[in-house]
Amino acid sequence: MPELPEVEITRQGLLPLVNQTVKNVVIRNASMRWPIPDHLPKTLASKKLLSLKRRAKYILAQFENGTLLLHLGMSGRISLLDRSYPPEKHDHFDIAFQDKQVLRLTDPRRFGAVLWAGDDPQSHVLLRVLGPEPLDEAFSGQYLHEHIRTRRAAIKTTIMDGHLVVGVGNIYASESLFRAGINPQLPANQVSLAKCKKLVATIKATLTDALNAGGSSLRDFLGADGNPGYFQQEYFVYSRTGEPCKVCGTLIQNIKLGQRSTFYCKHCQK
DNA sequence: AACGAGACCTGGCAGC
DNA sequence: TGCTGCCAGGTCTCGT
Repeated sequence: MPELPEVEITRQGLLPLVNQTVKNVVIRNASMRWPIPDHLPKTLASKKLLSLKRRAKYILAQFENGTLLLHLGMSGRISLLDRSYPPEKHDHFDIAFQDKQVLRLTDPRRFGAVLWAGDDPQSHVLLRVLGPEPLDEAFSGQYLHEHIRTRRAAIKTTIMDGHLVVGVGNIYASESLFRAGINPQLPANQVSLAKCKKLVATIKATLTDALNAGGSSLRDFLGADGNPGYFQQEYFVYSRTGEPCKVCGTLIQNIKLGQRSTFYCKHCQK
């Protein structure tokens, strides 16, 4: 599920936990992308959750004595449940709070992560190398143009590089490039400043649209059977191979770039 | 510095 | 019904 909007929606859904105190932590399967630290039950016991922030696709849960990093990988989900709700097969990690609510991490593929970052999480090795947030002013057409001058790889692959800009996943990369009228295969260093400005604007608009659509389905998303309503939203190109372009009717193409499925309209995107 | 391939996993689905 | 192969929203690591 998780691209940036899903992660942000998840974070917002967890906000009721802020200012609550941990009762206990359960690690059912520590084998995630990196092992879940086995000291967490001891470290977090009786600690208050002070804030929930986000950086890229990481959720930063700040406690009195340090910050927990949560990442959902490809298939992860975090639910807010009553403590009495029984864990299922892929429920690997719980933080139970004193008011009977549980933060529960579910992740069939276990590409996600639960990491302890201590103080100053922004300097954590995984976070300090990240590019700007896509919705920040720092991510501008000028910025993009300047930083892709030396990049010969396809523009689609390049905008998915978290060192350049974070939060542009496989769905929204294809969608943003369609909206900008840019062929995803175009070498990044051939994208003009004008096109970079256009692309930055469409990335921001695409992510903002998804956020707005997701916000309205927040309750369902975090429910026990969570399935975000907006996931059924109509995409322009993603997953529409062989279907007509919604603008010109040309059939949508599916190609591989950087081993990832890429969707585009060869008439609208030059 | 930058690139592409491989790696980590499980589940769902199409086709036989 | 069962098997096989392929696909999936992420991103780090490694060899070139």
